[in-house]
Amino acid sequence: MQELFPGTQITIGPNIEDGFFYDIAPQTPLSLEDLPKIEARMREIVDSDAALVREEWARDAAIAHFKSIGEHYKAEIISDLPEGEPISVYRTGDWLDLCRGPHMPSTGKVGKAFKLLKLAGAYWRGDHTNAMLQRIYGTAWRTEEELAAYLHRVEEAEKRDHRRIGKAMDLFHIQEEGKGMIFWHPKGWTLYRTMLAYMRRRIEAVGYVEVKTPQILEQSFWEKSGHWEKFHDSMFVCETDEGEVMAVKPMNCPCHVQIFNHGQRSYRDLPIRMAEFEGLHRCESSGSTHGLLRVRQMSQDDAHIFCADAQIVEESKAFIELLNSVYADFGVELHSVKLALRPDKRFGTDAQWTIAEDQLEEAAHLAGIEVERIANEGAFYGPKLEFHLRDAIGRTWQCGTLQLDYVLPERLDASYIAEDGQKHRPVMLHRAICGSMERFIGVLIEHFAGAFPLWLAPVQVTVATITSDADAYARDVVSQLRAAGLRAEIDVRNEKINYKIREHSLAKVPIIAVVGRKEAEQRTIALRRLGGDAQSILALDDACAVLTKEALAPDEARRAKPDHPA
RNA sequence: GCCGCCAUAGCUCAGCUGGUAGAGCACCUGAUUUGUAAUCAGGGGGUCGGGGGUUCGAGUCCCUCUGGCGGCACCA
Repeated sequence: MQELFPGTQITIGPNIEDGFFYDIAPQTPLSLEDLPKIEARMREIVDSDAALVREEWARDAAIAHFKSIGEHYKAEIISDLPEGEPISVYRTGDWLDLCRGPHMPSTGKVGKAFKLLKLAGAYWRGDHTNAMLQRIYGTAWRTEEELAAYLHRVEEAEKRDHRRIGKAMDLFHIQEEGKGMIFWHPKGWTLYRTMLAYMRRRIEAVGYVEVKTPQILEQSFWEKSGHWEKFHDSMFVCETDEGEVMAVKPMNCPCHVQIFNHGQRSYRDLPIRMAEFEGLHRCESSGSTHGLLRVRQMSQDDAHIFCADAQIVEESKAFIELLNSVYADFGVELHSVKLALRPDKRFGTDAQWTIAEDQLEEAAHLAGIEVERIANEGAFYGPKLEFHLRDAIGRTWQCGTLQLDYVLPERLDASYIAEDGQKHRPVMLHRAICGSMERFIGVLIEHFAGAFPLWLAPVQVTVATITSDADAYARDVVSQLRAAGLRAEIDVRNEKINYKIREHSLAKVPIIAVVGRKEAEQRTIALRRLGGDAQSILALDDACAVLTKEALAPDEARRAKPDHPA
């Protein structure tokens, strides 16, 4: 780098999953065209098989050396190394690099199965108040074959991108005037509604109640809740002609406290599990929106559990079990669970935070879940358990969440009358399983690559005719399938059956029902399932019964079995 | 918000060093009535993301705005 682009400072360059990156500070910004030049020079260095020699330097000498050659970032790293830490410097020819090591004995050992992939910006030490460096991402493998296989994997994963599939399957779109705002098309909205219906059944079955609260409330309301102070940047604010300043709700929690506070609550009422699926708006920064996975307008499968201290662990455990069951029904696998600890910007006392963090961890343990503690990531009102899922290219996204909150009930003066006849504060558990429905659907689209299981598929059956002689019968078939509760469509276009099969297969319709003269005469249909080329011929009535049963959501299927109550 | 890249027909994309837009699919029309992953022929369709500039001339060069992509920061 420093030979090709004199004056470039180098900073850190760790290995990451499937490769590495290097953060550098060039004199003039690099562009994509520079990567091949760098790669070519890398290959020369590998060919030269130069020795990499470890040396230990004294702290002052190392700092002085790197400062003298203009490597201020390296000097800063050394200054911040703890006292007593050995300072290792690797020598390659007359080039010196600060690195903890270990290194291979010589550059030839690296091999040539590597590729520089992309340029990105990255703040020095991850702090946006620092200078922005340029980050070069690359991948490296033992053999050319492994490299090719990796590149192929990435290419395949990109085909599962929910934005690409969403367009191809006509599920949704986003347009310039509504950055981060989803226009759900009929098929996408069908999927959405199907998932909402499922979530409603699951929570109603375990004692939740559902409410609906206002979208826009006055500034004073958000001041009371604390959102105006801690969350103002992310709220959409508007003003009426009469001068009232209003903000669109970014969360339901303060609204739910209003319902809780309406009238007097008894300990006998607790826990109250209050759910809401209304839309939320968050003014996310311009660089952060991302298809369905990070939006500015969404709905959450949101609920707040108001309970007494003694109920926290039990409620938390029950929630985690529900979440596991829901994820299993959707066929997705948890990537990781994180316990996000107190952030700098927070309300509440340290004592409250400590109790809250410990309780969440205990509940996770009881539910048999390993958590990874991450500092400084909690919500301003409480710590949270974050349930992360992976997208097609391996990025992880927080979907489910469980947050323990002592702060909001206090700020908004929520109380109940306990056994002792005194007012007590309830605790709030903020919880969501899908998180944002938009995000969860995005993850699901990538997970299934658009080929949804029957119960989720926006179109479950397409009835395709072979000749126009079968049109009338095909209409009967569709009516009957629809009457049986199936999402069926008809294709009577003047096209060959091959054409129709191909098109509906590419559209990921799980079942194609082919009808020709024979079927019309015998009142049968020939079913062809996505991914197979076998067909089964069934009487129309039988087919309706079979498919209806097959299309049950997992929870409905469990309930339908007499010996297995849901 | 920051760094790099990108924006051409409904979709996917081509258009070399500036000479005034092209393919496939889709759509429409006609023919074909078809048995399990693309029937044939014809036709319509683009102020080349917006604005400004350089030039005799800009899809192509420059500036700027908007949006997208990959990261970083942020993420209740």
